[in-house]
Amino acid sequence: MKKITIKDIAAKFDVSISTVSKALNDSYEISDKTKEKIKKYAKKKKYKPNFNALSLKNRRTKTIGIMIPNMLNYFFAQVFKGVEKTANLNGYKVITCISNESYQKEVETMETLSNGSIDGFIVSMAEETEIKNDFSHFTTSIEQGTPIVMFDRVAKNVSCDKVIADDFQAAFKTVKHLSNTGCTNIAFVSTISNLSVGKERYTGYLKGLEQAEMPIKESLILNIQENNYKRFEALITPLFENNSEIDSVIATSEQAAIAAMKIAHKRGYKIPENFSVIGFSNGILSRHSNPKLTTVSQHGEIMGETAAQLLIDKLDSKIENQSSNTKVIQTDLVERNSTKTFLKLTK
Amino acid sequence: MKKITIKDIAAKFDVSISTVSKALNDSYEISDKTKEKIKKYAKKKKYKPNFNALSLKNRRTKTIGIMIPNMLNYFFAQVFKGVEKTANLNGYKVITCISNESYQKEVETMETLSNGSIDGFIVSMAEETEIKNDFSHFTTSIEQGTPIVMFDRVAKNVSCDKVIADDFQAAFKTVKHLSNTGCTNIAFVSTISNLSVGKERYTGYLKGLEQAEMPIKESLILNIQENNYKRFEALITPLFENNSEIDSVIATSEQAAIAAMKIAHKRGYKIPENFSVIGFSNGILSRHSNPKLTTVSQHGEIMGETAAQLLIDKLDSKIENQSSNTKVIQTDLVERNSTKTFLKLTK
DNA sequence: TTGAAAGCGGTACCAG
DNA sequence: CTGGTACCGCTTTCAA
Repeated sequence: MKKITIKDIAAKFDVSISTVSKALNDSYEISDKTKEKIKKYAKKKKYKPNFNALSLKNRRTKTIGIMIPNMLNYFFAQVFKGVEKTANLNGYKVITCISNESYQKEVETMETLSNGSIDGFIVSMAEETEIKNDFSHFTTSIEQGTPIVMFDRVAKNVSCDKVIADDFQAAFKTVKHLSNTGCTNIAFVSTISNLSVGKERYTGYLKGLEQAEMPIKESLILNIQENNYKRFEALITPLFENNSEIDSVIATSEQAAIAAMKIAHKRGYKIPENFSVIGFSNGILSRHSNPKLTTVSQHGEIMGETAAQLLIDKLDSKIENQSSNTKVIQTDLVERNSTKTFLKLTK
Repeated sequence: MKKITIKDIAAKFDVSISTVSKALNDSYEISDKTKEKIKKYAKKKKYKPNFNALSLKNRRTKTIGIMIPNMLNYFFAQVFKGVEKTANLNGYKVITCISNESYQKEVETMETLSNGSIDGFIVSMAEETEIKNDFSHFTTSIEQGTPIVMFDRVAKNVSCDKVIADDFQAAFKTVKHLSNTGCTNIAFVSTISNLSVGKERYTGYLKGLEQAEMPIKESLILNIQENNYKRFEALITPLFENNSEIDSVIATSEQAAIAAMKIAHKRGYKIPENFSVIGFSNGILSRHSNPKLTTVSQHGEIMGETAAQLLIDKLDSKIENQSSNTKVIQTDLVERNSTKTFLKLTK
């Protein structure tokens, strides 16, 4: 049973293709009798209007392209889930591309897809792109009429819709929580110091120290440039060796946080009794580590849903909407067992 | 700078569209001079042939649809990575859909995409589909001329290309390894007893016991029907309570394996000194658990690459190829710290 | 109530 | 070497 076209149906009933088209679209121009028999037959034969013909005609594909740095990263997988869900609810398909943190792959992929394959993009920049600071592929796309929504790793100077977490605020709150629970020597370990989100978190940390009236100690701040998680323990260990007073760590990734926990454990600290750890990105590791890790949840799935909705609203609205929205998704501190609980005094 | 069409170029140089088309495709029929100026202009204006027009004309989209149960599952994310990579290398795009283990979503999505959106499918069945045992959406797709490659969770009776792991053999080998390292009371915890891969692993386990001349003890076999990992510890605990002699666990998922480790730990066992654990699916948890988990690697990325290659080969070959291939990807036991090492005697 | 024809953006055959 | 035209599958306007 091969796929059937409108032409086949027309031949079957010896009518014109326009009659069939109208009948299937329930046009008032066609008699009920004709409509009925045509629809019935179409259903029986599982007729579906050809996607490419429709897209060509309508000049829109009802498809969005999503470009993310790495699908093995739980946060991005969550965002993807949100995007896919919202897209589907709105009748959109999703073409997925992984940049693998490569600028070139990102550029090439966007060019390939900018041939009418998709109506708009959802993008989180590759690390390389952010470092290279070259965003012309984004602006070009927008100029050519293909809208973009950026999330998480966004480019400040590109004028488009954006969805971000309140990274500054989140980091600020982690310091506050640690300070509230009695920590006084809070280390900050960043694996993403060259990304803007990393910088936001760093300044949030500094602001938190200030607020808590704690001095900034350079020796408590560590930027890891490597991506190999196997090296994390080795790289973080000096933080402990050089700071006998260290009593807590805020890490920008789960993996780094867990490495810190292991080191603390080895060095005889008790978590959370006399050592606390908070990680960013509420992923799968945090829920299974021992003790379970207190984390900052960025609500990846909601970010994805929001980004998709933003894009679809723009695509579906007839009016040319030039305004650029930035939505900030609130983060939450998910308290587990790597931090002490802070009992707020109820009035 | 809006997108440009062949027509615009033709107007610019006052030639016909066929001339432009031929020039851009480097036809021998066109003079070098004309070719050059047209190509140059096209490049300058970033001309790209419209995707939908091409697809309509060629009756192929160079797009494959991948349908997986859950992107938050590390194994599936790995497979996806392999598919995306291989697809791109071969000039294919990937439309990604998540079934969320739902039969209905799987069916609906496949129907939606079977309108010329994609040239072929790569599928791992939803759990519901496997239980329901209704595969008509797959066979229909194949009959209609849209080929399918299934991976991991495949349907035996659907005749199509398949990529699977040697689950039976893998489970068999885990028992052997545990037996070699001195374990004598090996428990088997399955979270997927109603999936065919789960059954394969179970029979592999039984065969392993037989080979090692160990009795099958019902009390050492546990099937977990829930998906909520938070309940795993509670559900697995009886295994320990009812078997004072238990000295090792083989679990069909990382999460279950880690739950087992935690229980063993709580009950005073030393891993791996007097208790061993092996998990299936070499994911991110195994590498960060404490101790690190010995696992069976299914090489998800390779499975993805293989599946994509199989599909693309079929799509790109002109000849109608009806044969069905099944590729078995060898698994590996990745020894980490939750099992003792077995020193093979070197002759 | 139905049908013819143009057009979406290309390719390719055939004519000149 | 260049141009006209049919066609891919569908929608839509206009005419009958």
